[in-house]
Amino acid sequence: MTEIGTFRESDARDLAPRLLGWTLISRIGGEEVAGRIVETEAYLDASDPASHAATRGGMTSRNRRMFGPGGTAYVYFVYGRHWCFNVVAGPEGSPGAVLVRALEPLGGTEVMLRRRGGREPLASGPARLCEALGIDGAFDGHDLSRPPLRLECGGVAAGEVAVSGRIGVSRAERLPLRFYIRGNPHVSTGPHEPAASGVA
DNA sequence: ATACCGATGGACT
DNA sequence: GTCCATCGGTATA
Repeated sequence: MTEIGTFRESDARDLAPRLLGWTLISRIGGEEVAGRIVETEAYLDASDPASHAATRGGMTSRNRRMFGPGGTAYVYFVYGRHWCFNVVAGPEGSPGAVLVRALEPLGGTEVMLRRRGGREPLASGPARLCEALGIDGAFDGHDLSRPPLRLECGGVAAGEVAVSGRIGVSRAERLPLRFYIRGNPHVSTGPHEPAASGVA
């Protein structure tokens, strides 16, 4: 349960809440930066209309890493300017990934602040955390058990996990596939979510 | 070939 | 609260 290898045995729906409390450590560019995962979202297979796996052609050049083995990265580019980072779930061949939406900074905050152009928050929001950690398309498919970008196991008490609908999607937005640490101030607040306090 | 649009964030009223 | 930059991937012709 705490080994990264078990990511191959869980689908994205199961993995998303379990990733809360894990640490993501980046040594990209030679500078170590780390954060605790406080918010995730699950994106499932072709039956999930909000998932990149739900494309007519099945596996495509963009989404192919979603079909890779659990424990690797799926990194994609959106809105012409932002990168988003996912942890792939499930065995090779079955698509699914967990979008990491927010980190609680644990170390290297000066590096994060510099990469963020002096703007806060440092790592609350999927594109902000990629900028703070130096993650870009070069890490699409990267094995997250090894440097320069790796996961270290962690977790939170079951009672601290809150659930809601996913943010920023226009389809299947009500499915309870967003997970966050209740009350954590580094959880990103969505467009229409007042604050990270309630349950879904 | 080409039109459409997004798993966002920052600037602005 | 609203607006929109910016561009690769996907869908369509």
